[in-house]
Amino acid sequence: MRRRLLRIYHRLYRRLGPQGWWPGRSRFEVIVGAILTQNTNWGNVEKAIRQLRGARALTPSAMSALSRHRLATLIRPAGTFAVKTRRLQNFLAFLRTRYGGNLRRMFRDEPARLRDALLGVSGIGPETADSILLYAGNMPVFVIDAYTKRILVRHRLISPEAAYHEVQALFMNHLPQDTQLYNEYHALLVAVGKAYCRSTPRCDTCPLRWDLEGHGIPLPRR
DNA sequence: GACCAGGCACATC
DNA sequence: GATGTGCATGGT
Repeated sequence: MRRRLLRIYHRLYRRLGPQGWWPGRSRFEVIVGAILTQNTNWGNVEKAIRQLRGARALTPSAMSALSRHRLATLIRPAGTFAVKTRRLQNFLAFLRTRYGGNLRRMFRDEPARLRDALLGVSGIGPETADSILLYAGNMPVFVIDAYTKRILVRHRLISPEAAYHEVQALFMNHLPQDTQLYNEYHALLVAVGKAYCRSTPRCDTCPLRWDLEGHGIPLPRR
């Protein structure tokens, strides 16, 4: 499995090159982006982030000083803005009470402890928590998203019913604990998903060259 | 005008 | 515990 996962990775990397994730100028901006991108096109998130930057609101203290209405107005282009305003403020309150508002202190915490803590924040689920750990905290945690899962299902590496932690374990149990590898691998999977996985069941131009009829690996038995 | 996007919480059964 | 639904904008 390790060889297979690494082969997929190298194939993607050769074809698509380094993805430069996460596109953000600071750790806080990465965290904000991780919350804003929930079920949302990245282009819309960029608009919201630009507005936040224009308002000089891209630090925990500056954002904390904004009224709910003001914050909502700034992030509006990212969609579901009422929900996301609450989620951002939930995170800020969490950062303040648990780590004195200090991101450096937060990331000094153990990855597993921090993950549990983040999952306790309303609005931060597994993918958002892991994105924060990996892309803002440089911690070796593999992020699973809809593209990743879809691609693995197509390759018959997991069953369609596999839970988040099972998909994550597939990567983390078979690959070295390497932050840079996890960073690039997930970004490449999203890139290939966006570019090649629209709606067709097979895609001959895909760098992965999957073939549902051909060389599929049997689904794991449940 | 439908459909989708780098999810998540909550209601209901 | 599984399944369904609201959230809301902007691009295709």
